[in-house]
Amino acid sequence: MTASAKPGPKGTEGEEPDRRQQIVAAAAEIFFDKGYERACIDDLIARVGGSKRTIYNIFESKEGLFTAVVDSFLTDYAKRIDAVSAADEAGADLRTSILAFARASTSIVYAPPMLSLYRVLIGEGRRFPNLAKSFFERGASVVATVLTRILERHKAKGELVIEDCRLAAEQLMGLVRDYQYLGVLLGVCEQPPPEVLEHRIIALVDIFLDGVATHRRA
Amino acid sequence: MTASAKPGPKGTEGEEPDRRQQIVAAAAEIFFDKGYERACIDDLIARVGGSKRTIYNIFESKEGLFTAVVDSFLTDYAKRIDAVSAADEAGADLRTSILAFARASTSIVYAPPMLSLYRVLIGEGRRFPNLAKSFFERGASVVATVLTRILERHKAKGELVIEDCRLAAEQLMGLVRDYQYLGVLLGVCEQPPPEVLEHRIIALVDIFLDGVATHRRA
DNA sequence: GTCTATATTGCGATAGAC
DNA sequence: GTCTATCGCAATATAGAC
Repeated sequence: MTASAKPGPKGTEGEEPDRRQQIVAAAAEIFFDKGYERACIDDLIARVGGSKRTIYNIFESKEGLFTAVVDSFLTDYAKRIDAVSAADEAGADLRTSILAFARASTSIVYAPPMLSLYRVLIGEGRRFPNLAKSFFERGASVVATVLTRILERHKAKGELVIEDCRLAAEQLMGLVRDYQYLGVLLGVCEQPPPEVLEHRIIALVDIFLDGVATHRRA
Repeated sequence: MTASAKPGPKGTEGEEPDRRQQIVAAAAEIFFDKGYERACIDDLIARVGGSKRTIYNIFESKEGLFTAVVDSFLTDYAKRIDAVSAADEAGADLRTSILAFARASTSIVYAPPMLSLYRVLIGEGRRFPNLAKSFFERGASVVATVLTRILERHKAKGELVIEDCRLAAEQLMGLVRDYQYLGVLLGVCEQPPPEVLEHRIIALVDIFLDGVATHRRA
C-alpha cells in the first residue's frame, strides 16, 4: 500500500498498461486519501515518476486531472445503467426494469471509488463548484434522465399512476441511497454484504411500485 | 463580520446572552467554514475573546467543542420529530403522520446548519470516527427509531403490508433525501423554495404509501 | 532530519460574587 | 477577606510539511 513497485525513471518494464491510465489510478488514490485540496501534484510524481510538466501537458490542470479520475469511474458505471435501459427498451416489464435499475444503481453507489468521490466532493464541493457540478451532471444527473425515460415508457403503456416521471425517478434514486447508505458514507457503518443489499433492493422496489399502505388512497 | 465587538477583558457589557452559547455559535461558523481539521482554537479565541484555557475547561477538547456544536442543533431538530411522534400517539391517521414526518424531516435535512454538518462529517468522518458516529447515532439514528415506532403502531392496526418496519423507515428517510437533496449537498443546486419542497413531500408520501404502479403485485 | 503549526496543559494574576 | 471562574501567557507534544 505504501511503497509499491515504483517504476524506474525510464519505466520500460515490459508493456506499460497505458501510462495515462496508470497516472489516473494513482491520482485517484491520492485524491481519495487526502481530499482534493490537500492532494498535491508532487505526491503524484513521487508515485508514478515523470515530471510535473508531463502531467500538465496531459491533463491541463489539477482540476483536469481530477476530472479524468471522475471519468475513469463514471464511464464504467454508465455502462451498467445503459444495460438496464437497453433491456427495458427491448421490452422488459416494469418490475424487472425497476429491479434491474435498483441493482445497478446500488452496485454503483456502494462501490468504494464512488463513495470516495462523494466524500471528497460533498466535503469540498462548495470550494470547487465546477468539479462538483461536472461530477453531478455527468453522474447522478444522467442516471436520473435514463430512469425517467424508462418510467415514461411504462407510463405510456398505462402501467404507472404518476404525473411527473422525472420527480418519481429522483425519488427512487433516494430510495437507493437510504439511511444505511448514509451510514456507510459517513464511515459509521461497514459496507453491507451482498445479501443484505439484495434484501433491501427487493424491499425498495416493492415500496416504489406498490407502497406500504394496506388500502390505497381514494 | 471580521472585527466584531470583542468584549473587553472584564467582559461585563450588559447581559451576556449566555457566554457558552455564544462560543458554540462562533465555533459552528468556524467549523462550517473551514472544516473540522482546519478549524483551530486560536481562530475561535480571536472571535470570541477569552483564553484557550477557558475553552478547554468548558469543552474538554476540540472534539468536545464540536460535539457541543452538534448538540446545539440536534436538540432543536429533535423537538420537531418528537412533535410528530406525539401527534401520532395521540391518534393521527397514517397518512397524516407520514406527511408530518416528511415535512419535519425535510425541514431538518435542508436546514443550512444541518447541510454544513453533513458536509463536514462526510468529508472528514473517516479521520474522526467518533465524531461521525456520535453525530449519526444521535441524529439520523434516533429519527429512524422514532419513525419505526410510528410505523409499528399503524402496522398493529392492520394499515401496513410490510414485515420490517425498521427497514421501511430507513427507506422512507431515503425518499426525503432524494436526488435533489444530493444536489444541494454537493452545492450544485440552490436551496429549493418551500413550495417546491412541499410538492416533493406530497409526492414522496404518495409513493411511500401507495406506490407508483397501476396494478399491485399479486 | 528540521521546522512549522497547532492541540493541549500548567501556572500565576485578576475580577467579581458572597 | 475567601472563592471561583476566567484570563494571559508560556511550555509541551506531536503530526505533518519541506
